[in-house]
Amino acid sequence: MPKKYNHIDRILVAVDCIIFGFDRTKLKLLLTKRPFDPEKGKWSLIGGFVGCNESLDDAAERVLFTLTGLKNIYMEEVTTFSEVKRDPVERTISTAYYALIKADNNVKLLSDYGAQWFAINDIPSLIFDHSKMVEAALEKIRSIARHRPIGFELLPKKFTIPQLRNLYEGIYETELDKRNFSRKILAMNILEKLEEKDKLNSKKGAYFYQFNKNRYEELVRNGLNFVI
Amino acid sequence: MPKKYNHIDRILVAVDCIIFGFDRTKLKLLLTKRPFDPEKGKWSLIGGFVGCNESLDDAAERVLFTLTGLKNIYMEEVTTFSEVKRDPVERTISTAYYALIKADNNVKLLSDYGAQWFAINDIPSLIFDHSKMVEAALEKIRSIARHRPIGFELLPKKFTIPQLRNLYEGIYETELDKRNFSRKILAMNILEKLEEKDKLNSKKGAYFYQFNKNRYEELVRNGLNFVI
DNA sequence: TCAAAAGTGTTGACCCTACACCCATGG
DNA sequence: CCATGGGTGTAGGGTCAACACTTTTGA
Repeated sequence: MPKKYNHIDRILVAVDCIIFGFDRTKLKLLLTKRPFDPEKGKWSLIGGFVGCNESLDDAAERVLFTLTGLKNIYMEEVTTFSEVKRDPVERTISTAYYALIKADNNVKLLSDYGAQWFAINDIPSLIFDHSKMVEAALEKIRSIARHRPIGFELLPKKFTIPQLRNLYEGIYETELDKRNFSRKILAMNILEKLEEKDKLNSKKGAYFYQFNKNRYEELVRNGLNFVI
Repeated sequence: MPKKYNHIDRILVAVDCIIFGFDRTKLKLLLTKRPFDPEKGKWSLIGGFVGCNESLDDAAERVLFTLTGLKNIYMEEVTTFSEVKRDPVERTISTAYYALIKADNNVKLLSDYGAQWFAINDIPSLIFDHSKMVEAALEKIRSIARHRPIGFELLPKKFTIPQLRNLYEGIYETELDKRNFSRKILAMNILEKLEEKDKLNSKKGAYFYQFNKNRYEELVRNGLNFVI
């Protein structure tokens, strides 16, 4: 496309990814060591610049893929950070995206970029305004997880009710009554009970369930209000 | 600041403002006629490019001020639109902001920029992806207005309960039971009843109230959950 | 005196919370 | 046989929705 808007500033545009994962009982965050100056070696979100021929969504997916090798991951925009001096090198605006990745995908992450998982209540100090981004992303998923079934994105396809409860307890850093929780979630009729049991976490074993997305969408059309 | 990130695309960055106002019973939107080609004369949100020395918030406030002459207006980011071809002239990303302005400020708007108010259920077709922006902004204020007292931003300082109810009815395009509504809002203890009555809209007259923001914030700290 | 909007209370249904015991199994 | 986590039911309180009549007053 030819340039036609004249005498107007053009600006560096970036995305940064807040990558959440869930490990048994804790919500975790994937951080990397910044590979170049300034602040080389400091903990940082993974990010990248947006090219002329990609949207922000495209760029976020590309950045996530570069670190994790994963595609088709649940990602959503959080907000854009645009303070003039947020990046000391050059004026850059950056849009934060959060990503939810399943525990059973975590395979070969830790090798590259010095990436490491941190529990959300134990996050080191981060470069630039990345701590603010993490705060904003946490606030966003906490707000959204109450009203939309995004929690399932953080679990393997087959999960147990206690696992799901642990997840929500991890997200909200609180405890939930197990009877009330399972009644509530099962009453929505969006989980399918499987024959199989998970015998890893208990001797009795807990039944596996899976999320029925089509069912959920149909129920939403009929006025279902997902609330945890 | 010196440029130090090399070989990276720099991009035009803009903001567009979705300006909401409330007129008796309807939620309205302020649109302008685009003053230059392409699409000159078509209905459009008011927008502007972001300069090197201002944040997106700064730019949005500047743009709003240019059209309305108003400052210190309630504005919030909606989301960023970044499809590669969304602006046919040159690749531009644009962050949408919504603004809530009080009816009694509307004075000298209509003179400039061919600006005109439209009821939200009667919006003409807009240039580029501006209709999507309006949709996203509406969704956002509907979602937020349930949990945060932003409605007051759209009303004069002194307002009556029936006016407030009309506002929420306008936002959600629905009808609300007046007994349940006033019980609910008054129970929160965030409104102060004034001596004065509004005699314009009825013969009996309705008492004016005003929003006590300090009170609200104190109650929130003590766990108040604002819900309409 | 009448039209038009303001204001006010009660009841039943439902939902949410709190709470404790038995079950199945591996070791 | 025992320790561990999984699974289930009920009762009481609170909240929400539905509903209709009286009041005020300007014209």
